[in-house]
Amino acid sequence: MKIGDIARAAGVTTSRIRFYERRGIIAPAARGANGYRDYPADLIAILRFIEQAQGLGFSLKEIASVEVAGGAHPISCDEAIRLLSRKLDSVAALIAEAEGRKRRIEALIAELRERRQDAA
Amino acid sequence: MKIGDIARAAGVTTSRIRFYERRGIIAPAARGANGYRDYPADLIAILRFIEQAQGLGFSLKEIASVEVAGGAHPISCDEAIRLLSRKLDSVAALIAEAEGRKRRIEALIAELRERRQDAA
DNA sequence: ATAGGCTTTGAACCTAGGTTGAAGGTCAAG
DNA sequence: CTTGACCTTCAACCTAGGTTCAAAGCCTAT
Repeated sequence: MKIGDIARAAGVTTSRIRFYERRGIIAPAARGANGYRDYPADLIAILRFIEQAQGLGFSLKEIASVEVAGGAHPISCDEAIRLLSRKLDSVAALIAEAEGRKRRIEALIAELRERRQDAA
Repeated sequence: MKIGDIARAAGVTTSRIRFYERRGIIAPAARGANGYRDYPADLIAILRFIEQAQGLGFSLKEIASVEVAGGAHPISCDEAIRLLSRKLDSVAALIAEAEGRKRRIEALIAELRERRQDAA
């Protein structure tokens, strides 16, 4: 499949696919006689996987390391659980931090409301 | 006060102060005969305010707009409440999104654990 | 044969919030 | 008068994840 076909099928831009290839997130494509990239249809699923992983909070660097590991031998179930657990921790930390901010903002608003009451 | 004095007092780098000036987050400094920046001590409090606001999740752009408004007439209590409320909403949205990610990750982990059980 | 739609490459641009470095001017102490 | 600690400017660099552009080549239909 040509890059445009893959892009349409996966719902991503062609420039993004080339970008992924440059960055080593996906394997370099085979080339036709005219120099055009020629991708296996499997790439569509891989691109969807990347989007999913991004949606869970994985960076392209993290995704790339899994993909590279997948090149030699696919990632084990245990390994996947380990990666997901670590990400779970970092997401939990993010939530905790955001909740701290939320509480501080709420406290400030309450304080300002009171001050407004005092002035009235 | 010279830029280094301000920087030490506020706990920021001098390059950061110059950067803020370039970006219009703080007012351009008066200059001494030698060309050195000469800041009023008030800047220390302003720099601390900026750090606080950043800690609450405000971007420099947002902070700048408040500061600019503060140049003409200081921000009103009502206005502050309005800005904080909007930020509260966006922080709440961030938390909701992160919690969604957290749940999806947890679901995936559970699924993988089960699959591992089946294999055993 | 030519128009339009695809592809190629490389390089520059974008946001955010700075940091780092080079090349030079200034000031106070010893 | 020299050393060291300041200060000045401008410009480039950094992460992250791409997008956009320019100049060129290729392919298919009319």
